[in-house]
Amino acid sequence: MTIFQKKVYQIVSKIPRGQVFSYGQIAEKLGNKNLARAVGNALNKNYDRNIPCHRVIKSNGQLGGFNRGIKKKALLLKKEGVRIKP
DNA sequence: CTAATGACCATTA
DNA sequence: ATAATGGCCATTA
Repeated sequence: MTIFQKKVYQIVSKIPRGQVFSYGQIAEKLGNKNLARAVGNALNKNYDRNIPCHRVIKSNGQLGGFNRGIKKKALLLKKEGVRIKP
């Protein structure tokens, strides 16, 4: 567990229900927009189910690679209002 | 230390 | 619309 991961973990776990953030947004919150890649990497390594990784999407609105079984959750999110590619 | 990888992003063709 | 390219960052080998 690294500092960067902790930050990502914190931010991602603070994502409100029905709200989604893109890696770029999280990276921006971290201070640098370019951290998007590292953010994804952190989540990948972290592999925590306590954090709603499914609420983290790409900047173009598409779901990321967190397709581990969150399909239903992703669908639920969609119902919430997370429209993909309007 | 260097090099390589990745759940990315924006630009360009 | 898709495909390819360059760029940045953190982690790992």
